[in-house]
Amino acid sequence: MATPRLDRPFFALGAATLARRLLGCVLVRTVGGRRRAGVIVESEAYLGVRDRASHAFGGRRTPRNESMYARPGTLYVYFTYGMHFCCNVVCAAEGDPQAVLVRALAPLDGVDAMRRARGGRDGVDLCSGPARLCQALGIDRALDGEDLTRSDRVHLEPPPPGFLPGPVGRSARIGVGSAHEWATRPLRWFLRTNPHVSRARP
DNA sequence: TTGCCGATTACCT
DNA sequence: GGTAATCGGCAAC
Repeated sequence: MATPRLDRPFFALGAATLARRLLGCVLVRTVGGRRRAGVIVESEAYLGVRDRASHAFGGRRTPRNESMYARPGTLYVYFTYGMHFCCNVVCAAEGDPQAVLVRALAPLDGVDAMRRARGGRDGVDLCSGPARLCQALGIDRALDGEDLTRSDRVHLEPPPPGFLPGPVGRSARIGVGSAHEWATRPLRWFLRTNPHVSRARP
């Protein structure tokens, strides 16, 4: 029986809708035949050309953010602060650069490998933050542009059977700066009772 | 070509 | 709570 995975139509949604629907889904990275996976417990929507906080604001298109313009279901990985990677799920329609930032995971499979990748850190320090989860899963520039619906290196799966998400919280996005109205819009979603969410609920 | 600062994290006081 | 680490994109000179 084939591994279930989220397919193209699932990703052909606006970023706000997809950000909410990705909560509880499982991000899976396969490294050397071994599976590392975690349940998405926190996400943020970036609405594309009209969103001042988006890398694609105003239609900006460069080699860095080219993946945002690809088909829905593409992985967009960017490098920031000179040392960190963050990963996004591209959505909406091809050419409309909307994406969902994956901000935190509850570790599920391959925890030992994640611990090693994170320099021995464990528990809530393993995957609670966009750069932390990329380090734990081994996601970097080499996976930018990967097709999540076909890749044998990274994909997404529906929530595990029996998974109980609990109440969903919403807030402003984190780290986007406060100079404009887009900074205060509630485009972050998280599972309220999950300890792996990246910071205290505002 | 220079300079500023970022969708962050870890470590210090 | 404050800030250094460390690179690349982009606006301004």
